Amino acid sequence: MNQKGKGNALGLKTIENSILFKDFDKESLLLIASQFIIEKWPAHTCSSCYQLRHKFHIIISGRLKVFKTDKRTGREFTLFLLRKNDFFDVITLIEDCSHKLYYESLEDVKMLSTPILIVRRWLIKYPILNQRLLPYLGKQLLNIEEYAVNHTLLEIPARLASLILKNINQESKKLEFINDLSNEEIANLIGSTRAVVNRHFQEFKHEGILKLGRKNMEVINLTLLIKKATNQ
Amino acid sequence: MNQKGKGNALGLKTIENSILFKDFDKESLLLIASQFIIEKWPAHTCSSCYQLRHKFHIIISGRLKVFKTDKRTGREFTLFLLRKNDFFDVITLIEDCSHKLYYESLEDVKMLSTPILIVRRWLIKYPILNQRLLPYLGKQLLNIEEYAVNHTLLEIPARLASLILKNINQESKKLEFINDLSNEEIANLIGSTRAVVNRHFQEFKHEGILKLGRKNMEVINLTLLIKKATNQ
DNA sequence: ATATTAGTGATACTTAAGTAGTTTTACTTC
DNA sequence: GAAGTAAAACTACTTAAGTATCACTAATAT
Repeated sequence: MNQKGKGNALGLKTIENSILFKDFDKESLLLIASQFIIEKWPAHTCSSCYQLRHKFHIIISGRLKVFKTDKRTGREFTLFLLRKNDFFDVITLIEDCSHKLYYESLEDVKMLSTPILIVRRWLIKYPILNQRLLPYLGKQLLNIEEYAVNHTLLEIPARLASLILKNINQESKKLEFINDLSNEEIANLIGSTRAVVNRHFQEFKHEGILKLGRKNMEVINLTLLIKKATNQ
Repeated sequence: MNQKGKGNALGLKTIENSILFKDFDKESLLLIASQFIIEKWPAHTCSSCYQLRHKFHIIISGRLKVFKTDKRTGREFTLFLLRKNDFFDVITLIEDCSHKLYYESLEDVKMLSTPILIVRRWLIKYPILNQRLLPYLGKQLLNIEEYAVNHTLLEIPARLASLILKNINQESKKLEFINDLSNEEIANLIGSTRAVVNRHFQEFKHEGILKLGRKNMEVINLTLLIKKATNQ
């Protein structure tokens, strides 16, 4: 699962592009990159936060689901879908807290990893890192906040429509990033169940809003979709 | 509503005790305190984020509700209940984002306030402030995250029980901070409605878990309450 | 070519939450 | 002490979400 040495070119490129280390001088970048190793998770690798507690990761490629589960009902709830250039877990970096999360790769995922302790040392050595972390954490906060609000004030069709809208590429107007997920994974993203999500997808289809395929979705009528998201 | 000058002793004390400025040297503390003015909000003062966009506040006393509303249904959703030493809004401090929130004082609230621009300058002048903000933001993230997860995986009785448990003083074992809220405000805290909350409160009462009064609650059976919170 | 599996589509049923409305209680004010 | 008011308690009803189950189909493996 782990790899060292030859991945350094890729590692350096990722470090350079990370919002954390952007604009660092070449020397520091090389030093930082040398402390990371490349980790490869095959599709559907699952890991708990306990196993990862002492490690910090930056994703190079592939999607990583961050989720919680309810043992009693077996239901799953996806908090974040991490992608290229995202890092985790920031919370454990800041303080030792119990953050009972699970991680699962949706496809083959490549990432950089280094011990948390090393990153903590960098936070002292390079104070600007604290400043760089703030907007990232702020965005996460807004994301979760939006989720909580939607969940409280909107019904499933509106939440479903909002999720789709959020993943439409501004230029191409095409749905991406979540368009190839199963109904089950979509349900986890909005905090519902597969059957319910499918029920509303059928409705969307009959209303001419979506075109549905196997692990594939396309938006046909954007105007109607926006109406759905805002309850007409 | 605003006051200057004579509040400086109180202001300085608040600044000293804030996790932001703790351990700053006397001179800096005085300088910082001098930039704040004391603001008093009578009970039930309501304010939108637009009015407060350019100001940063530290609460001295009283509770302040931070909430969102759904114009369509009129339902309200409380994100945070701020108290002494809390500050707001941190997000607008970090970046200019649309954070459509409302604020309402539950009782008379006293707070310090200063323009956001001044705090932004401090963030540059005192880099340690960035480091101090991180754990605060992290805690907020965990709070909202817990809310979102509870909302997805738990039913109302369990959410209600969790809310109560969270506000039991570890030493005195007494319910505090939310014990004097109306059913309506409790409902806003767990993302439900007054009638539903009351229904479950009656159940709790009949099961001997709670003693209910007018704007007053007491926990009678803690063991049963914990069972409720975890679905037996 | 056949078996297996994962994902989707569809039906019927249960239930908790939301909604509306009324009654009762307790506190406040005059 | 009476009147007025706001919170709480209660009742009846509606509905969306969850659950269970089965049938169907495309993709993959044997």
